[in-house]
Amino acid sequence: MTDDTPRHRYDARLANEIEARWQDRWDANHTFWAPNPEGLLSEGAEQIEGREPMFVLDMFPYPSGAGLHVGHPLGYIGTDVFARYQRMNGKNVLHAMGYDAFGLPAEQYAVQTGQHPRVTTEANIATMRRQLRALGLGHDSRRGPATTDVSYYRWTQWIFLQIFNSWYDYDEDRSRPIAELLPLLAADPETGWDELTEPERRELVDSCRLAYLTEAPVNWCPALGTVLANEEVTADGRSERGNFPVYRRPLKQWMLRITAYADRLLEDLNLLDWTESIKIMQRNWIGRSTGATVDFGVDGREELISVFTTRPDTLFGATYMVLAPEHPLVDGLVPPEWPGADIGENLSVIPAAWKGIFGTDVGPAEAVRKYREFAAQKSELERQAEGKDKTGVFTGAFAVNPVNDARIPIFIADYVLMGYGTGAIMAVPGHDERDFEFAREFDLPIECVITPPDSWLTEHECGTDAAEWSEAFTGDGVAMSSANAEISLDGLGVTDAKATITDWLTDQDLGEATVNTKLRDWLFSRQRYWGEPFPIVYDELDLPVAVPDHLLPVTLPEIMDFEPEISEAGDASVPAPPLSRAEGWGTVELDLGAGPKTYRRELNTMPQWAGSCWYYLRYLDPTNEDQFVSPEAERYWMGDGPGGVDLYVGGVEHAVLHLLYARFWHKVLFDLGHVSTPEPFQRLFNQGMIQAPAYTDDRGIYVEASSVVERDGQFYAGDERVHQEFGKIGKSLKNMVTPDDIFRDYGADTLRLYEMSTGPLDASRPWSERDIVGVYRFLQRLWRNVVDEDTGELRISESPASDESRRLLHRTIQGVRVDMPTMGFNTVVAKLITLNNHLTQVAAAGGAPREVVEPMVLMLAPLAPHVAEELWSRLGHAETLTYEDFPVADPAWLVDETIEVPIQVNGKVRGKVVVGADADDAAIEAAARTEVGPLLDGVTVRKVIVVPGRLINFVVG
RNA sequence: GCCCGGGUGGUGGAAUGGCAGACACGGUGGACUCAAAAUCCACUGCUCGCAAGAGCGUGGGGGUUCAAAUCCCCCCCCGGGCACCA
Repeated sequence: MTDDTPRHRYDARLANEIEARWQDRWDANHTFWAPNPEGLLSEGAEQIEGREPMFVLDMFPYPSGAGLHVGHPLGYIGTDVFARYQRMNGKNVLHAMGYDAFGLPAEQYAVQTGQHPRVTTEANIATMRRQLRALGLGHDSRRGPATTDVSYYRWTQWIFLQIFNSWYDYDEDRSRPIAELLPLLAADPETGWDELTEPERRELVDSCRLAYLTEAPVNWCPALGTVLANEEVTADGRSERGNFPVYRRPLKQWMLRITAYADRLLEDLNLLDWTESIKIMQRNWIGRSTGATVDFGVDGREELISVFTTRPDTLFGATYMVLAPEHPLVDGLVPPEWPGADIGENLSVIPAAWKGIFGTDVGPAEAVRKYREFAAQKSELERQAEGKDKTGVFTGAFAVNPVNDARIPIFIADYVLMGYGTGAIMAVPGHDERDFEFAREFDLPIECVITPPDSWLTEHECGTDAAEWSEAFTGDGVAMSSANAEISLDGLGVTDAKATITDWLTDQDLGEATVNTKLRDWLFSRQRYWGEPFPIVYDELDLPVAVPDHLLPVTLPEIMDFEPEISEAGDASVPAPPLSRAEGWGTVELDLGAGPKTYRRELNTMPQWAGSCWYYLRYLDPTNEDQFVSPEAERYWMGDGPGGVDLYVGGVEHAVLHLLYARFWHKVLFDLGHVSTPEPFQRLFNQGMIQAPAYTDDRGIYVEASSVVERDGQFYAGDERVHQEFGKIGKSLKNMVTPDDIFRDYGADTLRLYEMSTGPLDASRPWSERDIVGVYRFLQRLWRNVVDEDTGELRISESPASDESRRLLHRTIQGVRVDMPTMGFNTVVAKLITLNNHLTQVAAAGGAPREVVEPMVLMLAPLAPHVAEELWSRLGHAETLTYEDFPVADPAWLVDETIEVPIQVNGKVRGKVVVGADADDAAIEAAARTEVGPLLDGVTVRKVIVVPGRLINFVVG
């Protein structure tokens, strides 16, 4: 900056001055306080008379140590523009920002820096608050709790207790208070209630709760010292956070019964205004499939083995059965010796391969034991690496197919998972790829019971003898070879055959129609320090007891040694949670109705997702000490549609984690009457990611991006040539760009405008600092059109605008009003620049007319609020423009007097003609013929197509 | 392997059946200036051409239509999700 820069030029210095001033003024005047209609936070409620409530929400951030980078605010700016636009359209807009401050990210940062998580968390929140304030986001500052606030997590604990004290009534398809279950259990003859001891009764009740303790194989991450939910483990068996290996091991843990809600979580997606891709991801995660369970007998024994299949129509083609290695019935099945012959038409001796891969001289019990050991020791990663190679071992036992009494061998194999269905399958190798591969590996018979279409048979050069097939036929076809004395499927299509056989199985009491989901219950405990303590204690029977509401919160004890207990990969010892080290905290004397007794506290903590499951509800009534949210505030803001939040913006990475968990909690709260809508988020919008250039040297090591210079299209760090790529902004790629740098060089309004202008909000885009000057110049030109750079005086014209200016203005208003609600902010910016470019011409010729300047400033306000406020103020308005009416287009100025019509010949543009806007088809054709006359000479015009107002096309032959 | 999303100038992108490339960056030329910066003006998809103009052009190939970036079929490439879920 040199001395001769005009004093009143809109540069970074002036922008910063304006921005700080308006941010202070907004704070002082409570400009963005959104009043509740009554109760707490209802100050100013008289002003919202006649204004509709609108709730605009961002996925709240983790307060990370590094502060914000320029990628973070993309969505926050988007919601702010939307919210400000809605305020100018008369809505009472609630927009606020809290902090998701418990959990692994905050804790890992604390562990790394050796500071207490509360210290680092509070410092990080302070940094982020400062950065967000500097962006000029119009948040209601009273409504931004951190999940770590005791006054907040008190209610997280309260909601957990609501879940704990509920059960799912499958008849009514909703959750109900556990108190309503007791009389039902007592009256149910099957429970044998009268004979049960008190502890037995409690265990029965506990097993029905939505939050329950169970010992099950869980995802154990030794490097993080904690268990993880299925959703937190990546496909290759690693922790989503930190990318550490995860192992399966049995541990007693808290689970939440999200599976009870599977159907409603699936069904209610249809009510929501979400992108189809997110809905599909949730549907896939829930993984609902319909089919049947079928009970198979075991040869020579009493017990039945249930299998789940989605293809009951292929039941006649089952040639063997497979149980998961962990299946509880396996031990009872295994005979002392391998069976003799009689194991199938073609087999008189058991093939060696059936006895497993550990030698043929062992008995079945030993072969099974070795295989189970082999399967259990495989990590998730190894299972992935082995892909589809099928392994397994024969148990020595045979099942009996209920439809044809076929005696089929029972295997165990790790391609059957204990956690899905019944943990057992009937194998139909003719019509299932996996079963086909296994059958080929173990020389098991393959039969065709669904006739493939001729095209398939031709393509595979085979007939209906499945023994000669090269792969299973899994498509639709007509059933064959599927009949017994009572029932025949032959000739039926797949759908009919499924229905027929399912009905028959049901009648015979051999099976029933069944629905299965991939979704598992939510593993809800963590062996970590930085989370909400469970409001649970254990009594002398070691059974869980809820801490009563009036004793909440159960505060997290301040301890110095908060690090998780990291263990070796193979270590099977039960990890001691950090809270076990809190002196004097683990046991507590309470009077829970039976007199003072000593109780042992639950030492695990809740996962990070707990706090983020309901924060949007706390925004509505953040200071309420008696309720998590008052019913009045909840009804006012969440409304009575299917979902409450009018617009929810966040990253796609939460598609199945946060969004599924939050929907689940919301539905529980809905069932219990605490919220009024079945869904939390009506409209969901996923913003894209900003990627910044990163540079690697020849060894592939990242070099600090800020040190790289470009010369002749090549990139250099010092003298060394480096390679450019684009990736996620952050420390790991050494390409950090902070908003503070951009504020300093251009101002917050320029950053806002830049991020909104570079593409559609849902698209990822590269960060390109070079391009920022485009929108910076736009603001400078607009400023110059209104304010004299040398004197600071207004230089606008008070004369009426020209017709041309008016037409452009109203077309712009019209276009902006179309783009704003759909978050098309990039085209809004383009339209405003176009209008301003016009104003620049007009200004040079005698001043930009106030008539155009004022609406221009109002339209800019949602995007660049500080400079808009400043200009609005200089134009003579005393009040903030936050609640000014957004300009409305006058239809009279949307029609032109004349229009230019392109003339096509055979679809190619050959000329243009200007006609009156009201010209009819004949007039346009006449004018067009005159214009392109020579081109039509000597050819036959076969057809003339006139699209009114758009174009004319001559079809010649 | 299955399921989504995407592929348009040197760059970010606009146009969702009707003038491809709005707007911006970058580039070229000019004005202003002692000079530079800033600002303002003009040009800027590719090829041929002095020009007028012509041809080509939205990943590739085919189709529907008076007219296709846009709709349909096949293929290629990039990004994301799921992955032995019976």
